[in-house]
Amino acid sequence: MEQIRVRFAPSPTGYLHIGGARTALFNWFFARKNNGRLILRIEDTDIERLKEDSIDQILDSLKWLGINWDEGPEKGGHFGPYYQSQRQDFYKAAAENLLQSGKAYYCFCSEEELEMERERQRQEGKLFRYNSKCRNLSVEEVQARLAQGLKPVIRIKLSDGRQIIVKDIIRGMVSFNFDQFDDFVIMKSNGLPAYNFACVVDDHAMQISHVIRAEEHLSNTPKQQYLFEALDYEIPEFAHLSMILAPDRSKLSKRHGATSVSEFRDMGCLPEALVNYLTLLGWSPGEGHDEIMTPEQTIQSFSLDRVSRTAAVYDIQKLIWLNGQYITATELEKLAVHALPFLIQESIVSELEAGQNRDYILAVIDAVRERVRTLQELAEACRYFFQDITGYDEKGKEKYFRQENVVDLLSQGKEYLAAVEDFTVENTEKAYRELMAELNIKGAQIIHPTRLALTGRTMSPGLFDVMALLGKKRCMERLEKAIGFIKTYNIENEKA
RNA sequence: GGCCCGGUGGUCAAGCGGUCAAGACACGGCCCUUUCAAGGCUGUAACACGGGUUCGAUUCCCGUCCGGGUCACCA
Repeated sequence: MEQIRVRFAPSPTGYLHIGGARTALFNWFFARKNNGRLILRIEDTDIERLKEDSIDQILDSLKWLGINWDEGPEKGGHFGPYYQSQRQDFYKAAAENLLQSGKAYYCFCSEEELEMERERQRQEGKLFRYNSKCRNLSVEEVQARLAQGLKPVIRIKLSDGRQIIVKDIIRGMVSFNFDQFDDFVIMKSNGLPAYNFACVVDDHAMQISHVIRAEEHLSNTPKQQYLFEALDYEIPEFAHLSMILAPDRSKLSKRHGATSVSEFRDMGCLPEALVNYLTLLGWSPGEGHDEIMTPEQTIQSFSLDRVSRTAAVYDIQKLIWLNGQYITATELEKLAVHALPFLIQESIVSELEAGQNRDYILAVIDAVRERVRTLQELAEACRYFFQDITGYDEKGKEKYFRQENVVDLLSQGKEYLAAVEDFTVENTEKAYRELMAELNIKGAQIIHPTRLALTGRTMSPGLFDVMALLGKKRCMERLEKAIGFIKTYNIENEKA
């Protein structure tokens, strides 16, 4: 096999799922690692289940994750079209070929007939298998029914008692016995190909060397392999990735919270973090390697034989932790690009401000980033740098605003700060330290109430970073406001 | 139910006949500290079960149990 060619073949019936994303990722890693090509093919042969903007959504998610394909939608390529709905000629030709050589046949059985047969077999306690009734229709009979306008399906003729051995890179040799299969449909009565058939025809036409896909397809593989043989195509290598399961080990679904790439994005995940997390779910860099990896690093060390065979339960906690790591480590400008939409959406900054007040925004983000784990949290942590404080943390009030001399403390703090000309981190800290020495108190005694006064919260970046960022004017105002608040607050408390 | 794949701490996951059975997340403790994070140190916690094979099995084989997948004119 000269050139490595892999494909990711989503069906546009919804958004991109994390399972699908991981499959796409592994294909991409494998292609890049081996100087191969990643083909994106859209499997849109089920007209009933198509969803309008699903393709765009999937493409967006893929792009957001940083996965770039070499051939496919928006890219083109020599093996197109890349939408199965536009590849009718390929399927027709292949089906015709099978019909000619007697390996496939027209079947006119109606849904109703099939249903009756299914019921009959069920009565006998058997599993339904098509009875191959139309296998031996004569040419005349076929012509006659076609002439009547009947729309047949085309079925592949399966040879009995055969055994097929699928060679899987991840699972080894897997053998299947054919008596469990029946003459399955390769062309539907609406003229469109059935999945297994379209897949084989396209994988061959697109010269796919390795089929890397989810484990749910393993049971389909013998059928496909049979078709490859019937069509006299070379059989590609297979690698079936284990599934990603929900925390209760059941199949992942909406009721398990976020499952689509776009949901993780909206939650405030950084694409690199999601990619890193998904990579670790089913693949490991091996002993002694850091788990935090850029896609480039993963590509360098990626190989299919380190892919796990065990189904993985996804654990959002680790993703969130990883995300926090990325938020602190990502280059500031780049982080801001991802964070800005959250600030805007939360009405913390306006779009206009986002453009004009860039340096300040960057400085604020830099100050809060270390203690947040999602971009949503980051936006929330930025709020009081842009908006007035509307209230004070409940527990904080009890703890810090009820100290007996707190009004005095804050007033003096305010005075000392008032004397600071250049309102920097160093100078504000110096002023406060002097006051502490003067009063002979511990830092915490004045720092906590000040923090609450300035931010409304009990947690924030270092207090003097907050001061410098807020600026003298706002610090003065907030301190004043807090002093006023505390007075009435304590009076009320005494009454109570 | 038939067939297929799988089963190492709560989760991810090293391991590939001989290890005190790594590491990460989560959890507990301690340190640091101006809160919260981060960071450092540290602790609790695992080879599903039963038979073999072997001097020796987490590792190889068989069975049981459990989980998942698949059995469509869905992909």
